[in-house]
Amino acid sequence: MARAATTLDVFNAVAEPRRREILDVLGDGRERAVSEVVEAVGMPQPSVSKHLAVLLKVGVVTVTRNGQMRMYRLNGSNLKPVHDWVQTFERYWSHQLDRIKERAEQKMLHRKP
Amino acid sequence: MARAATTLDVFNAVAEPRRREILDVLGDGRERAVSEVVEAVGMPQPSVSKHLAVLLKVGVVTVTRNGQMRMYRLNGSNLKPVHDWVQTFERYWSHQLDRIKERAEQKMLHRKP
DNA sequence: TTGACATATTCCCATATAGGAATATTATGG
DNA sequence: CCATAATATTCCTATATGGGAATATGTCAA
Repeated sequence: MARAATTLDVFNAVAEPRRREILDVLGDGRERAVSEVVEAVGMPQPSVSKHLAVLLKVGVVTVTRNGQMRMYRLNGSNLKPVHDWVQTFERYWSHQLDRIKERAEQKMLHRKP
Repeated sequence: MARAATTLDVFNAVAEPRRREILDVLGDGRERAVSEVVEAVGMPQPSVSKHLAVLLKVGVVTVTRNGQMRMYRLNGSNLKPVHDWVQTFERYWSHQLDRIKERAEQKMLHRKP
């Protein structure tokens, strides 16, 4: 089988650096016309439209028509699965923060039921 | 151009569900032989070896030889870039947690310098 | 050395891009 | 209705898979 489609889930969608760049532009939560995104990221308009289409399919952005413009807005909550998954490994880089919590987890793991 | 290589960066590497599954198995930080991973995820051995090779290339796991076995261990800190990026959007799903922090950020954004 | 076990690698193939260029679609103003 | 602006879509191509099967490599034990 070939590689999975980028429109399959959020993980694949945000694996593209350009799409993360677009999401960063929309990161403030304000809606933007495609032309504004094009201006911000410096990519060809068709590319931006295609990337936005992918992001739309996985639900990370929403669209609204406004005249001849289409306003895209970040739907950040759909990035939560990525956050939740990677959060599982947080103890590997935040050693100084939550020692207590980690030790509690270790205690649970090593417990004999 | 074609799609970027999965070995290019961590984002691409973890876009594969099977590889995330493998990382989940290694999530407790203990080293495992390939055969143990195979046993845990129920995938063919060659597939596991290939996926581990990808994870190794992007530095998310490390290997140690132990006799005829190769012990793989999670190197979780290399997942931090993913965490850091997605963390940017945290306010979109943790509305109930850090209202104060968010309001402070909004205040900074709307400030006239 | 030989056999058995643990892993990695190679081959082959169907598939899904992502980029560039050109074009189609849709809406607005006059 | 027509020209223009804003977006989306289509075509084409080079490329990188990921899975399955088969095989190679490496290591230990007797």
